[in-house]
Amino acid sequence: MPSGACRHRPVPYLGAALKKATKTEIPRKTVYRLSLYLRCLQRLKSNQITTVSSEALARAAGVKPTQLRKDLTYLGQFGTRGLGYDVDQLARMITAHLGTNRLQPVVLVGVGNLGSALVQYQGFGPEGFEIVAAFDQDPERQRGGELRVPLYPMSRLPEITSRLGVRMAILAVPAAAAQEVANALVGAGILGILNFAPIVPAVPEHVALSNVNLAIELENLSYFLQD
Amino acid sequence: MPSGACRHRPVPYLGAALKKATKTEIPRKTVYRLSLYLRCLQRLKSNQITTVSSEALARAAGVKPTQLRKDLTYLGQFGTRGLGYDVDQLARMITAHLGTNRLQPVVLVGVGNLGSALVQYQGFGPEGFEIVAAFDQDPERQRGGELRVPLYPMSRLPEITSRLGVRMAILAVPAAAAQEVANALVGAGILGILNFAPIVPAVPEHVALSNVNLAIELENLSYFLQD
DNA sequence: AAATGTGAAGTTGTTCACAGCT
DNA sequence: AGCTGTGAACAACTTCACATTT
Repeated sequence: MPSGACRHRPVPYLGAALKKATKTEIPRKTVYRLSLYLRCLQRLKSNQITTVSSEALARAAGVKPTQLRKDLTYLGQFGTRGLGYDVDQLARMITAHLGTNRLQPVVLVGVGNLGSALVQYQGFGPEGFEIVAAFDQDPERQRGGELRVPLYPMSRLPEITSRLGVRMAILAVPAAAAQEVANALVGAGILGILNFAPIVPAVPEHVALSNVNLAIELENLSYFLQD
Repeated sequence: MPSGACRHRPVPYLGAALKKATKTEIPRKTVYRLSLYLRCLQRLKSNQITTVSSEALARAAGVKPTQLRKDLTYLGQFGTRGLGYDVDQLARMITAHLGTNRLQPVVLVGVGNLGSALVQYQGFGPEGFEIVAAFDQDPERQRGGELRVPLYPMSRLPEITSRLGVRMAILAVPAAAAQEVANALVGAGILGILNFAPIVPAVPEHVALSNVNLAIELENLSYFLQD
């Protein structure tokens, strides 16, 4: 859900996605949860906890123990029966599979309220991502404080993303501009877009798209309230 | 997910959830997509378009036509074969089922960077939600501009939520405070929490929880980039 | 005893293929 | 002809039950 919500592009069923099927494809949802486990492991590590059971880790991540264990089998076997998992080893194993050792540079487009907050947000620095540049239609517009990163006009998008080797972008523009900006991102060679605009932009097959729509998250939540 | 993230609480399989099974339960994911369709319909309406085919609407929502049609069957039949759907009628039908006619009041806790941006964000006003109050540990802290809504200290949470009949909350505090604040929300009678903190707080069975985790969304996206 | 690992069973979600209106 | 509606087939995902290891 969001993450929410939010959701992914429709994927063809037994898609060409599995191309060569090298390392027994990890299910999509498992990949998502692995990130979650990793985050919990990091907290455990910083609390000097070295060993954890599937039950404890599952509770921290908000999933069931059997699901956690099933998820981990896609990476191999690291647990010690009767004991649990080595926190540090498991964290390294997940990191290796998710491929987030290398720090991924990200650009953000649309420096309004939400965009500014996202730039300021320290949440993903430690997780291997860094917003390295921001773009806006009107870079001169007055904003609250100092931005952490250089702010450029849209026209410089292709030049700068290619120079910095950026492959992912955060889209935080109003609905009316979203499709146009998405096109510009694709044109600049961006391969993954995290979209906060309240419409779903159309993008070509080869571009990954995740949508986070706050209104939909709330609406969805309200549906599941029990009266 | 939500894109966020984000995601939902683990639900027991053939759960007590279906209690009385009154109106042939709508699948969870369908509920989510209905919100999406609704948004697209509203755009069509504001463009004076009165009729739409499943194919066109599906493309706008980023899903496949068959899925859209299947989703709509849970609400009944409104299409005209050979023609398509009446935009206005379909929008009203979805709204009726999602139950977002009534304007839902929402509170926000944690008025930092992200929290301020969310309060300012106009995105969900038109969709039937309204942030009616904000809470923060330190309400005196200096913030960029004027907030749109009254800002209270945490201690007044129970009083104000019960007075305004608030059932949903947005949680935008740092990880370290998230569990404690979640407890306070539950104690104040909140039934649905949209969580932006980078940990998953534990909440009792009867409280609905949606998580939006920006770092996880990015990580997930990066996994699905093709190299 | 305490925990992991996993095949099999069960559940949910998606797509197909085509029947049925207009 | 064109488009919706839907049972049935298919695929993905989750949980169970229990064998297995420490």
